Amino acid sequence: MAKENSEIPRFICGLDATLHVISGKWKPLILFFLNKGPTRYGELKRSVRGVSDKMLIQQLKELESDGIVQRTDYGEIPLRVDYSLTPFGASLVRAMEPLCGWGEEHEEDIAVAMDRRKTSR
Amino acid sequence: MAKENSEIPRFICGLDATLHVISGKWKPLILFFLNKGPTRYGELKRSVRGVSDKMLIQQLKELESDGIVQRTDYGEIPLRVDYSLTPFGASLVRAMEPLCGWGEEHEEDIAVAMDRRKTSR
DNA sequence: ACGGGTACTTACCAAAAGGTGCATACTTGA
DNA sequence: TCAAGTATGCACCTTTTGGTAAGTACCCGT
Repeated sequence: MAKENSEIPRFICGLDATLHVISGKWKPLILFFLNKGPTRYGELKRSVRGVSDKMLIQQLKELESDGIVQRTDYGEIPLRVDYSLTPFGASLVRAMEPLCGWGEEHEEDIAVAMDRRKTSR
Repeated sequence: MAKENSEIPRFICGLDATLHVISGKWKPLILFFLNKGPTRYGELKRSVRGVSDKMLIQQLKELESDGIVQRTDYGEIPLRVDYSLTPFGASLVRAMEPLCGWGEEHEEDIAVAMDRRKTSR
């Protein structure tokens, strides 16, 4: 339903709205790797270096709930579950692509900046 | 200096590198508003709804340290300080633009998804 | 009977991030 | 003398986010 006149907008801007979807230490990386195609849980965990089971599962659940990611359970033993992007999720990942490019292009500068942060503390 | 052969890469991918620069609840929004041109501190605080002085200053300092933002002190009383994007920062904000567009386009879906999250807790 | 594998759960804890409240510096005007 | 304005500092606190460790379900092979 449309917002009432006096209602505070729930997002500051479009960027704010997007950030609500992708906020979480691991979500952008999860999406980045899922962009390569449907992925087993274990394979995804190996790709997203450093993530714990607890957080991987939690953030996958949120992404699934948000309609960004789709979970496919093959009903086998041992368990085999694939995660993949929905079309909605794929559109989000396309919007994230320039960030990947920017990071690749400036990786050295960013590394230097991160070192500076450590030094100044 | 170049990474040694056995060194773990410090970023998982280009996206990871970028995220290190813009991580922080308020940074993306700070950058978004600075994209409109040099901005007084107080004006920036009013634009970024909800931020505290402590965090605004802290995240501006990090962005300045990272070479993303430039601080200009006019040496006047009352204090007048402008913050603006460096060329490096402007290139980052250009890479973020699709996220703004995506969020604007899907704002209703995102609002629904945020409500779903609340409900399921 | 037990261990293997995969995917996932849960209670508790730790760390990080963010916020509050009060303070500061400085000049000017009342 | 005090309050005003802007921008910023800081100690302490709260909240959020993330991690650890141990556990679960299920079938199969040893």
